[in-house]
Amino acid sequence: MGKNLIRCIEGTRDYFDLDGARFGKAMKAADHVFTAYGYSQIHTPVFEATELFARGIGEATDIVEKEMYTFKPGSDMITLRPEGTAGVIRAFLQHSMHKQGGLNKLWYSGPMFRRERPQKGRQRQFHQVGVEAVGSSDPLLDAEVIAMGLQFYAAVGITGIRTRLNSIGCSAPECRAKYRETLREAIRPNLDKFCKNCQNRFDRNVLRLLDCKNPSCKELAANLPKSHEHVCGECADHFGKVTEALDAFGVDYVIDPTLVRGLDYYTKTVFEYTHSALGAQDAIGGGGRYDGLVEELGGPSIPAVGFAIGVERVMIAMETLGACCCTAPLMVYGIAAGDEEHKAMSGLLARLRRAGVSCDMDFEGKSFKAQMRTAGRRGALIALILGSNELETGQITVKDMREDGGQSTVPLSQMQEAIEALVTVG
RNA sequence: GCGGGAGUAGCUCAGUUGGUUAGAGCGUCAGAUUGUGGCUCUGAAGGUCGGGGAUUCGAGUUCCCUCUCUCGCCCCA
Repeated sequence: MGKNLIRCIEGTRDYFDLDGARFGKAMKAADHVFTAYGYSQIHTPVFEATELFARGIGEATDIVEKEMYTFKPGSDMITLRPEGTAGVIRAFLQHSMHKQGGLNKLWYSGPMFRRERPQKGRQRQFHQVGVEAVGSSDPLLDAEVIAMGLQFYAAVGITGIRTRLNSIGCSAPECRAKYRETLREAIRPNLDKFCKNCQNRFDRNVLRLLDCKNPSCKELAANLPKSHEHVCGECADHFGKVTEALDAFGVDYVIDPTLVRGLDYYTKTVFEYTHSALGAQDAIGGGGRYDGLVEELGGPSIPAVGFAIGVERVMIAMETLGACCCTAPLMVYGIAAGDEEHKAMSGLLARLRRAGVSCDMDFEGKSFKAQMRTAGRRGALIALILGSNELETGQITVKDMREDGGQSTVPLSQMQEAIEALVTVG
């Protein structure tokens, strides 16, 4: 450590052992759950034209203003994706997916990059699994997406997720724009009572005053007009249908008028999943409807809903809940008494592996005893012992490594049966 | 970008008011009868005390700088 070793970049991490297993479990759960809802997988590039994010996420957002990794290797401006939705929609349009059929359900996973100060649950390279359902404005779809996210958390063993829900309206003049005005009017008399930050945001982005974490601002915000009660008739109707569907699904949620979210593209439904294990950043996933994004990126007007889940935050919750998985156990460890046996053993293991039995052996020239010890430490269910006795008579010793297991020496032709007998019984 | 805390063996940490060859537990490796693990015992390896500079006869210990980690602010996953 004292040497001039090269370390990973600030805010990035290596995952191995239990972390590797947790990460893998999250990926498997995503595949399993999202597939069950009819989503297919999409992988888009990690970098895209800078303009895509500027237009998609919004020029005035923190992400675009100060958190993007942007490069100019040649004449093009490219940036490492800070979120997944923009890239998916870009791909959707580039391949004219909307012309091939109605609703497209896509899910993705992969690294995202944001140049923020690292802290608990926040890194500069982090991972998300996310879904985008493009091509329907059905409120039932919003509800399905929300329920699916909860099913994902359940699949990785996370309990205690809190779902917050709100509607922030649409781009119609009598909807969000009008709500903004009523909000400003309600705030104006008391503006000096809000924190500095909020006063600055009053003109630029009033909605942000709603989710300020400053306690006194929070108190003031509680009495302000609520967005889901001031959106236009269509949005109000949509929101009502979403909550109705969630109730029918038996989904537990809270309507939170202060839920705003930081990306510009959201319309109507917004939601966030939070968990108490996470510390200051308690959002473990979030999403909403974005009916204007496809058009904003140069396509036709196509509605969509989606969410993104932070894999690292999922891993933190898994760890604190003890929902972690153990690494898969090794079934067989091969122990060889000498050079000839060592060679023969590698052939035997190759056969077993083709039959789907996980096995390993020593490659460091360890003593017989040390090989036994390794077999025990590795948690192998069975030790296969091959010494000169066995080699001469064409046999193999199969030893049950569990507490009071025995061992038996059988002809090589019966090795597999002997192993299977122990594994299936156990 | 701005604050608080921390950096001593692979891991978790001790290290007294600055004083000889920097310690423990766990882990690793090797032994304890010839080919049998887990328990026990014995031994070994492994640290320019994050890096650089300053003060001092002498610094893991004091001071400054820097890097990184960590927790917050901001914002988000």
